[in-house]
Amino acid sequence: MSERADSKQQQIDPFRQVARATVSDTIVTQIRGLITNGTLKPGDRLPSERDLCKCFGVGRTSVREALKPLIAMGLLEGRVGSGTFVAAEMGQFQKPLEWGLLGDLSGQDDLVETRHMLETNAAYWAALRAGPANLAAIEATVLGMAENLRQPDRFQDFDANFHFEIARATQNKILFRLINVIRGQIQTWIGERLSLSPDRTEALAETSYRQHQVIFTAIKTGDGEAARAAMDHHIQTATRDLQANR
Amino acid sequence: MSERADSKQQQIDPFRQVARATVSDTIVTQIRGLITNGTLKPGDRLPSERDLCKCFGVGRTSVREALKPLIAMGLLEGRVGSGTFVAAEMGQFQKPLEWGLLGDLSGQDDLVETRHMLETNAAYWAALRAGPANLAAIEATVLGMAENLRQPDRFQDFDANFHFEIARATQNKILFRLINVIRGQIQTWIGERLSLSPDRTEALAETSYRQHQVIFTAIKTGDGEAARAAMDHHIQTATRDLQANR
DNA sequence: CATCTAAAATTGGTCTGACCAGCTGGCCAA
DNA sequence: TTGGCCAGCTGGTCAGACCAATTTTAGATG
Repeated sequence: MSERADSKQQQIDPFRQVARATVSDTIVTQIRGLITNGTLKPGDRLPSERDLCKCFGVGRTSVREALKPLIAMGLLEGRVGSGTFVAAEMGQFQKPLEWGLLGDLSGQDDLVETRHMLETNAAYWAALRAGPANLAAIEATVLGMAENLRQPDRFQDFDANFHFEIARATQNKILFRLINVIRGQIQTWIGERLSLSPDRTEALAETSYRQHQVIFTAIKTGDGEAARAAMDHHIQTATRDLQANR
Repeated sequence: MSERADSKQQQIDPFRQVARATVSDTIVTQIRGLITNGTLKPGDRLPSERDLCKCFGVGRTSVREALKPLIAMGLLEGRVGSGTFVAAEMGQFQKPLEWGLLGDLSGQDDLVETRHMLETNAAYWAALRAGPANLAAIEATVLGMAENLRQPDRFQDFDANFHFEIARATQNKILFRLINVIRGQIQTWIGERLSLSPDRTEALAETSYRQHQVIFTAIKTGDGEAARAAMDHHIQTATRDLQANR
């Protein structure tokens, strides 16, 4: 920590050290700002690198070195021959979060445990804060599940959206993002497991649907603790089912 | 969501789409591997960019474009005239996590709420899983606090380490990283508040210290629920004190 | 010989210009 | 209308050069 302090130890004297922001970092900040403040919306195409050079008045190297991290962060997406595009909002920061949270991680025990913690709390907060729009969105996913009990793929989509909408209903952006990234990671795993035993899938869907209903009711009622308990039960069941398959 | 499905809609047919790995991405993966598998340890210096070019047999552009994201992720640190170094472990992925979790976020309500959730659960798991080494580390921070009740700076260091060690004791890497990044973000805020009213600081330290003791005792006893409750109380108190200052 | 200083070598950051491979869109022939 | 072709654009890569900060070396100084 000392060397860290040293590097931060800038001149406080009248002759303050100029914050030597590198050119590319400056551009990163600018573009990132344009994205977060909505000037650039998901799907939008950025000017070509060569045009950006003229805009910013810098070399192409700097532009490219600015785009690279943004691409790595999942904010942008480069397509050869076509251009650079703003990534879908859902994917933004997904990659760095995955890197940061999962990085080298091998097992999914931590993942399951963290998910459990996040989702139960999310259910709690959603029950306390969900607005009419949130409730409608959640209910829609529940209905969607009911109509697709025999179509695992579609059912799973609605299942995922159910948790997605609950996370959104918490009105807590951090929680929202966390749940999404962790769920995204678990999703692939779920897909694998389910495809292994398609016969059991229907029974699982039945159970899952009923549990989702309970959760939704609790949230609609505004009963935080009930929602938390219902979600707890649901996640535990789901996890057990999945782990039983391995 | 539809456009997302479209973009993902890759050929499942026998004519699967080739994953065109770019040169720089390959290098990113390699270097990242060297870091995570321990070949490159924090503080280590990488070969100069020009040397890496020869090693990988690619142009300097590619090397630099590979290093850029790693630097942005906080895995590496570039120092002009000196070289590129592997960042301290604590800082790794810190930046992308901050970006991803906090990004544009303005207020800290979400932050406080998320922290509360994470820390209470961390206390719970720590109580169930802390090994002798963990307990010793936690106890050391408690003792450190006791000896520095009048030195806010040092006290705060031990305070931070207390929570740090608890997070580590959960044995859950994801939880560990999450707590660190969120705490790091809150830390600056804590610093500001405390410096505003140095007079009250001592009284706060007194209270804080006692609460930490209670938490530690619960963890040592292995009483998860007690640890959770104690942490809950502590965080709520601390948050209230801080918010009262604004 | 120890010490301070100035030059030389090294390093990351930036610029330029060039080439490649993939995509786009329009044109033309079948 | 269909299919193929070609020109032009785009991101990806490379090479060589220069800059500014830093480290190292060599020299001058005491």
